[in-house]
Amino acid sequence: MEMARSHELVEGDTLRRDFGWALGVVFRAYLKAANEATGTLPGGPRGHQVLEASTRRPPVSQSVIAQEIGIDRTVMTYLLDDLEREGLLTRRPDPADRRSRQVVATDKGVERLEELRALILRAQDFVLQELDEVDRNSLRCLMQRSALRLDSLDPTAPCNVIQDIAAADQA
Amino acid sequence: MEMARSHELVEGDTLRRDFGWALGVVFRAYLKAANEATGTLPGGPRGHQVLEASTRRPPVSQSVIAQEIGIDRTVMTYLLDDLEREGLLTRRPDPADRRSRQVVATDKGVERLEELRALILRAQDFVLQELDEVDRNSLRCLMQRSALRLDSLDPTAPCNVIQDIAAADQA
DNA sequence: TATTGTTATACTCTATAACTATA
DNA sequence: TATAGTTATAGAGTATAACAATA
Repeated sequence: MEMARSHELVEGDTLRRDFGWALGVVFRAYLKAANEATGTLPGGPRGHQVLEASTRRPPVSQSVIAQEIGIDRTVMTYLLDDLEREGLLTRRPDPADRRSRQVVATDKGVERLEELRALILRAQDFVLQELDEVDRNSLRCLMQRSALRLDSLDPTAPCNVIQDIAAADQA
Repeated sequence: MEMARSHELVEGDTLRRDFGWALGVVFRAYLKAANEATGTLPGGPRGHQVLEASTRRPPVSQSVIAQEIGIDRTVMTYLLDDLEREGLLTRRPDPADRRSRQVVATDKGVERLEELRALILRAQDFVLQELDEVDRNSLRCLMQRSALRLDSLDPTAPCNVIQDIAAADQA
């Protein structure tokens, strides 16, 4: 029989004061809950995000979606194959650039997405169960603002964590 | 030449309104920045979290740390081997239970941890660069409260995302 | 020459199972 | 019988490189 961990911090508990730790715990809990929520959907939570992206107007390309949800374009190929096989979306050539293919949800895909959203919201409530409605909205808003900023950065650029330290030491 | 993504949401941009999407973006950005910050440390950000845990008093066991940072105990073995080989921590038998081993940071490990913390804070600043100091503290606090709650739950239990829906539909 | 999407391959990471020693 | 830690193996997931079509 193991003792349950306390919700409270104890003196010297530096791990659980770390933001990176909290982020990891919340992220893994979301993955677990969202995996339950998405059930048999190809790609699970990742498939849900692709479906969300495939309803955007004007339509976006495979590589844009891949970059936005943080996967490689080679992985996107297989994921779209699976979702297309289920009839949830289609790939169609971009009239403006024939190398590119636009990802568009089918009617069936939109229907499935409606159902998924209700379940995904449940998963989010599970993750944020500690917070009341006001705090949940604050957290969602702050996370979204942070994410939108990060999403707009050059994905190939380094974060300059080391460089900043060196510069700060010189000053 | 590709157009940079806007920080602003557009009509129908349902993906970037999703909390799961924001969580993923922030988490991946943290991993990227923390990887830069931890440099040659075995295990990278994960190694940092083990070091944080290995300063706790009273000392904790390998399996407790593994559960807390979300990795398998079999992975923990290799990670501790690497950190111990660098002289950053030691494993010693728990006098109260000779099956268990306590993980304790060495003086060298504590020193290294001090340096790491400054760099890790830079990584966190990178991730939260969009927010001012007040909002950063709000976000950190809300995330920590959520994480402490989730950390106290039974890790083998399901999230009951589906069950809750069925119950709600009946009501 | 650079980019999109595809495919095949190689690699890394993770999960599973088996084993020892303790409880 | 159950648990902590270790080890070896298998599987899943990911990254790399090469290719065809297009810009």
